[in-house]
Order: sequence, then structure tokens, then C-alpha cells
Amino acid sequence: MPQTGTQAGPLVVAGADPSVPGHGEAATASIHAMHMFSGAAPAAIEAARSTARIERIARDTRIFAQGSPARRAFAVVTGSVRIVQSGADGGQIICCFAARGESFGIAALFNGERQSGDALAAQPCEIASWSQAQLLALIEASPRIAINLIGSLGQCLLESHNRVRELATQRCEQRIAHTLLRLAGQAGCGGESHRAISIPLRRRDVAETAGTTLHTASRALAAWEKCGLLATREQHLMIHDMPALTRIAHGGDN
Amino acid sequence: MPQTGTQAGPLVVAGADPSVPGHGEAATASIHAMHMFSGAAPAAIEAARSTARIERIARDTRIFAQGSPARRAFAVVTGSVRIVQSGADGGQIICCFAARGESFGIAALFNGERQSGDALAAQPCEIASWSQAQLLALIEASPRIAINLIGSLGQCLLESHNRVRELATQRCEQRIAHTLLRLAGQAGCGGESHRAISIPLRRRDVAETAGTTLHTASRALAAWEKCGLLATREQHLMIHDMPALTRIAHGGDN
DNA sequence: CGCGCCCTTGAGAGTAGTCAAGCTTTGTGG
DNA sequence: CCACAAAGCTTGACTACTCTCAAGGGCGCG
Repeated sequence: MPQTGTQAGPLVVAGADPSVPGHGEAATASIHAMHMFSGAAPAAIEAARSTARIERIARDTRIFAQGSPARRAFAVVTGSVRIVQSGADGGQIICCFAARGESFGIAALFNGERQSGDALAAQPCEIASWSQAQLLALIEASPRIAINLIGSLGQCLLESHNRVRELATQRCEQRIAHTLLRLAGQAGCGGESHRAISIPLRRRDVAETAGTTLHTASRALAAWEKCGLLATREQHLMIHDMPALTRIAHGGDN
Repeated sequence: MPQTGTQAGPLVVAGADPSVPGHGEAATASIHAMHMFSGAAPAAIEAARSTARIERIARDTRIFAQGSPARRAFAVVTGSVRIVQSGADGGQIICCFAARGESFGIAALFNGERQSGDALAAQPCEIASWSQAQLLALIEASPRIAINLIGSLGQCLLESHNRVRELATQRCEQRIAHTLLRLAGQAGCGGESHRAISIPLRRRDVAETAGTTLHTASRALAAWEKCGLLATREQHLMIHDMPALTRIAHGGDN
């Protein structure tokens, strides 16, 4: 566990933009707003602010690699990140997306495991990170941070269990619908029935999140697009009829 | 959040055996050995010991119910627990098993979520539990406990992601093999090539863990049993050829 | 003895994966 | 500004894995 301060070594991040010195003002302001620090002692938040390494990441750049030992805790300041796991046989899935304010790369941090997937910038990002030792110190100063992390890891786990059940028991179409609803909940903006997903999604991404093939996902989305249920514009999905999607997700039509 | 001490109300546990007063000696000794307390301050462990509610649970008894608010943290003293999630459509899966020394019911604890499944005693159990407030106090006294919980939740999450990938990309047979290997790792005893799984498993359990139907699981296990790869005796699985199973799991034969 | 639970096995059908081809859009370099 | 290449999307036809439906056997327990 090297480096303690702001002398950011190029340990994990390729493609960091050096035009950002390390502590952008806008970025540090939003550390308050992060899940993991909500309700923490002001001193701990200040410490988090001053020890954070903040980096600007270009789209599709890798933040950490599958199989590498987990040495840092990450959180999204702006943009979004997707975690992609590849199997030995070439099979790929998207484990999850991390949106603004969410942490990622925590699951393997305190148990000696290796990262279960590549973390890739789904769009241009600012990413904050802390070394394991720094995070431990922060938790020591304010255990509330650990509680928050337990809460969000738990949420991921519950969600993952839902996904497992859907994969095991539901039709492709239902799973794709669920996938969109989940993403709309996590990173959507708009009203009750119209919602736009702020993460760029190719067909392939939808497929790998829903656990199906590009072809099947494309067929379903094209069909829904045809009947006005949703629309795609430059890899951004807009849902025009949430109730109908919900009905499909619940197996309403067959 | 009611009750604070040892006046155990029948809040969650049905079928508790009243012949156990509350603090068995053997049970409290093994609190030391639990993951969640490993490395914690002795005072915190003592506090954990003195505040734990310990209950004896009969096989197939429900410890908490899917959809109920999470109010307590649980850990297995002896026996094993399975967490079963049921969908609105009747589809069921086994989210995970908790074996000796492992905690469960934590995922929904600090985020206001509800339990994602029923917790059922897979065999006669002794279960320790603490209220949310008690656990918070323990963590305050020794943040190491929170770190341990983050570690084990993280491990569950990594495992769940692996399961998702397997469900999305692999054949039934491979998934069943993976399931057995995972269980052998978690609750197995024996050597390199011969291993017995100490959790009782019906065909149905294997199916719901691997994400397939009773029938498909039965066919695969019967075939493997026929060629001496494994054996079943009274719902207990013994694997006789781990390398061969591993080969199947990796798609070795097709 | 009969009922319930668990396991096995067979036959048929359908969802979704695989293979294949062509279209649209985007970006790059001449 | 156009040509070409690369990436992404759509669609069709075929195949097969696995689910569904169905029936029957073994075992323990009331």
C-alpha cells in the first residue's frame, strides 16, 4: 500500500487528464453529496476531501481491471461507470452501473479478493478515490461511513439477487424490461410515465445487463420502439410509457 | 425499533425452543469464532456476547420473512440457513446459504430495505442475533466489526455477480457443477478430490441454487451419480471426483 | 395401509441462441 | 467533400437446449 497523499501515482488509472491538478473545486464540493459520507462527522468529510485523489477519465477508459487486487475505494463525482465481468469462455455481463455520487470497487476491498470486473467510464467522468488505508482512517474517524457502505453494498446485493431470480425464472423480454426500469430508477430523469436514462446504452449494453444476446435485445427494443413505447437517440434511451413497460416486466402480456 | 436487552420478544422467530434459556455456554464461546467479530476489540466481543439473543431453531422453521423490515443482524452458531426468494409469479430461487460462523440478514439492515427472501433453517440451528441498535453500538465500540461486515457482504456480492454471469452465459450442466463446487468450498469437508457438503440438499435445492428446474437438475445429478462422479445419501451430497466436476464447470466436455 | 414427499425418466414444444447478411451512422483521411 | 472503414443496429432462418407436461417408483410416517 504505497502513497499516502496527493502525489497521485499512475497506479490504476490510464488516460487521466493531467489538466486537472488533483483537487477541482466543483468536485470537492460534491463529496458532501456522496452516499458514503452522508451523515458523517464534518471532520471526517473534511479529511475525505483533503485526501481524495480526483481524476478526469475519458470515455471507455479503464479505471481498474478485472483480477487486479483491490487497493482503492472509488466514487463517481460526475459521469457514470460500468463494471464488466468477462468469463474464461468469453462470456461478458455488466455487473452494475455506478452513477453520480455512488461508490464502486468496494466489494473486493476488505476481504483480499480481486476485482470481479473491469471498471470502464461509460461517459467522461470525474472519479474520486482513496487508498484502503485512507478509507480505514476515515471510518475510524466516523464509523457512519462504514454503515453507509454496508447499506449500499447491501442494496447492490439485494438487487443482484433479484437479477438472479429473474434470470432463472423469467423470459428474456421481461428481463429486458426490468433492466430498463432499474436503470430508469437509478439514473433516470423525467416524470411518472416519461423517463430518460442518463447513461449511454448501446444494444449490447442492454443485452449484457439483461443477460441475453445482442440480437434478442435488439429485437425487443426495436419492437417496442416501433409501437412508441420508447425511443433511442444517440445511445440514449427514453421511455415513453413506463406503465406499459412495467406491465411487460411483470409478465402482463406474454 | 423496540426491545433493547435480553427480554426476547417473539418478534421474528417462530418455533424457538424454550428449553434453551438464552445464553448457552457452548454458543457464546463460538461468538469469538464468527467472521464478523474476528479481530474486534475484546470489550466489543464481550459486549456482543452479553447482548446476543441466541435461539434454537427447528429444521425448516422460518427465521425471518421476505418483505419484512430488517430489524436484526443474524449469525449462525451451529447448523445452516438458506435464504429463499419468491417472485410474484411463483418463481423461487435460493439466494445463498449461511453456514457456521457466517452472518445473514445484513444486506437490508442499514438502507431501509425489506428482506429479500425468507430465511429458513436448513437443519436444526442455533442462531445468534442483535438488534440494529445493538449492532450500531458494537460497531461504535469496534469499527473493525463494520469492516468485517463490508468484507463478507462484498464477498457475497462478488459471488452473486459470478452467478449472474453463469446464468447469462453458461449451460445448465455447467451451472449445476459450479453450484456444487461453490457449496463444497463454503461448507465442504474432506480432501482434494473427495468432498462432502455438510448442508442437506434436495434436488430441488440444487435446482433453485443453479437457476434451473428440478427435472433438469435431477437428470444431471442422476447421470453423474451413475458414472461415479458423486453420491447422495439422505440429502447429503458427496463429491468423489472434484477435478472432473471442475472440468464440467469449465465447459470441458460439452 | 394410504398419503405425502422426493426422485426419476420420457416425450413434445417453444424460447432464445447461433449463423448469416445487409443496412445505417460515425469518424477519418485523402 | 467524398470515399472508405469501423462500429452499431436490424432482420431472417435454423437449431437445440431446456422447460413443460405427464407418469410412475421408492421411502417414511401418520
